[in-house]
Amino acid sequence: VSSGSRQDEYLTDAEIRAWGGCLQFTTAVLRALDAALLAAHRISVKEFEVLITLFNAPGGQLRMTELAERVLLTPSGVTHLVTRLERDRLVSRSVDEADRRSFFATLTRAGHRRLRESRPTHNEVIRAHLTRRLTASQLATLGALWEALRTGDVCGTG
Amino acid sequence: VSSGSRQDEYLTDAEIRAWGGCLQFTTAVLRALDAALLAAHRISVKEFEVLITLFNAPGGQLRMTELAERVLLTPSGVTHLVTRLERDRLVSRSVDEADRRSFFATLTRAGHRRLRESRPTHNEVIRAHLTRRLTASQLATLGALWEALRTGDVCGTG
DNA sequence: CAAGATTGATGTTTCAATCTTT
DNA sequence: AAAGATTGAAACATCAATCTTG
Repeated sequence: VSSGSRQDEYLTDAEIRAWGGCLQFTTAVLRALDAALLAAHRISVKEFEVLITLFNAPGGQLRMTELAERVLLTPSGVTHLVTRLERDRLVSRSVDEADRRSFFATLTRAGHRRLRESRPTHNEVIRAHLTRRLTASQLATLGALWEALRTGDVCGTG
Repeated sequence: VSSGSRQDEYLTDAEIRAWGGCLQFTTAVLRALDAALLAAHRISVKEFEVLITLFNAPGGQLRMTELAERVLLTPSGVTHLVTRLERDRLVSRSVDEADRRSFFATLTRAGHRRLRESRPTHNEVIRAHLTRRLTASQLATLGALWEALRTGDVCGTG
């Protein structure tokens, strides 16, 4: 039971800096996004993410499961969220006639409008927290690191 | 009202890669941490964060406000969380006699034990998701980027 | 029975209002 | 009045169980 090595017990300083920084930064940005979007456009980050994800999807619509994966929610989480968005008339549901088990979430005209209005607010927060604090090269490096983490590649810092 | 420039409307690809990757990675790791800690030690990530934060504090204790800042919760959020941890006997509360408005959260003996038990699980998830997927140099670069973001410095990619 | 989605209950976090101490 | 902390209510996400279609 007590076969703990020093490596099990303690993360290295490098690991702490990498993960701790990630957690702090992400949380701070999410809070700022939420506050800004809520104050200016009565919309949460998650709601914004749904709108923009649908906007970027072909035809402005996506199956619930697909949507859930892209906005990082569980199936039931996305059901509840879409229900709220439907209540606010920003999104509508419709059956997929090809496979009646599936439902599409579709961006309404009001949803398009709300997205257009809130997008500058969203982008400004990202720029204030990320873009303006890094050089173009650093920004690219950060993006490359996420790519490396996704694929599990081990390579230069390009 | 409609003075939106292209820059306001759309993030660049580099910005999307940097922020989107950050959000996805952080969410995935938090989910994995929560699942692993809950399954093996009946403790959530947030609870783990409180325990380790107290452990790293001088005397194993911290004022509620300080704790809230470090574990990224609002004051009331930390109050509720500490209440739960106190119910589970992992943490205890005590007044700061020097300033009776303040309360200390202190790691109990059981809290120390639970932390010791769960720490390897936590570290293993971090290593699986982060350390093993990057070179030492990439890991250091990532840490340096968070540091640059904190300070607002603009400099080389270190 | 499996896949897609939903439902209701549970647990957690936040906000606004409040209480106590300085 | 301000700082530290708490309270209760509301918002949100998750889980397990369920419903429907394939």
